Amino acid sequence: MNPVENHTLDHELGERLATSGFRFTSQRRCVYDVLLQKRDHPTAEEVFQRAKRQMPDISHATVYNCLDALVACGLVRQVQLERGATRYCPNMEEHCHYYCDECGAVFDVALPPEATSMPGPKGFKIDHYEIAVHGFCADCVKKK
Amino acid sequence: MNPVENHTLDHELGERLATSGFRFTSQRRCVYDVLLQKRDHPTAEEVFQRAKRQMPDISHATVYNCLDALVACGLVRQVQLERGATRYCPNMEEHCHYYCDECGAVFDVALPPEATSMPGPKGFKIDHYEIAVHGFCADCVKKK
DNA sequence: CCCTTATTTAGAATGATTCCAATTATTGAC
DNA sequence: GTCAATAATTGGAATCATTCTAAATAAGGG
Repeated sequence: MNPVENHTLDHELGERLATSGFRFTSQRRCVYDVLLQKRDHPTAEEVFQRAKRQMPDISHATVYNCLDALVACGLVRQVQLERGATRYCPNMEEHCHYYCDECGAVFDVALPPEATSMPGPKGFKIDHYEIAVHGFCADCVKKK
Repeated sequence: MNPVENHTLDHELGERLATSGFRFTSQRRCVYDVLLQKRDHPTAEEVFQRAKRQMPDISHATVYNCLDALVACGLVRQVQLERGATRYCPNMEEHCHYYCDECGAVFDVALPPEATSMPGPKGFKIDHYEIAVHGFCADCVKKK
């Protein structure tokens, strides 16, 4: 990533954080960078491990704090796919997750707009959809 | 519930367990009963508390074992709505969960068949869908 | 009724997340 | 730029959720 892009990203990240009442910190930039660099839906622990490579003193609690801030300001989504650790996803476009119950692989698939148009409980104010499709990926189907 | 219904349910539960290679036990019946009695998407801990009222010696590990067996034989669904404890749902019809991020209430809503018809990754074998709609329930909208 | 083997049990162990109190860093006002 | 106010970070302890373990018990087929 070149310096100009970097600077632009920092600026946008700062704005997003600020409008939700959060401060811009180097840790939050680092955590957001980690998520953008490898979009494989890492757990908080995995984010922590990767962030430590760039920022050796970052702590566990800070990673959770940063992830929560990024979720709260709409830059990152929390993804719950199985019992156990939550995963994080910086793709904010409408999409669903195909999840391989065998190997744990996750595939983002764009959502057709009509997929999210069911009538809900009366008065319910929708914030967002979380659509997970469970099954077996092509590789794991072959192996059986 | 009258004895005849009870007996029928036991029989069906036994068959379902057997066809997946599980044995019928009083603990599994108890856990399944608990889920059927109050369909509020309890966590494993809540199931444990309720099951203990009917079966004081049932253990934590057994509740997890029973829930896993019921999920494996297709009588119960696991539902992941937020960071933290997994919830359990005995409604096996195609439906999605409207989840109030404020108060934690969960509403089952039947799915129109066209909602689950998106093209997925090549070769992916779909097992089932988990659709969660996050937002605020009518009550919580009013309170603000 | 006996045998085999799955299941249950209590408690320890692990994993994921949150809490805490002290320190540090960011931001806005001057 | 300096200062004060306060949000964020830190490391570690604490808590919550789940899994593991080894011994005791119970199902189900023959």
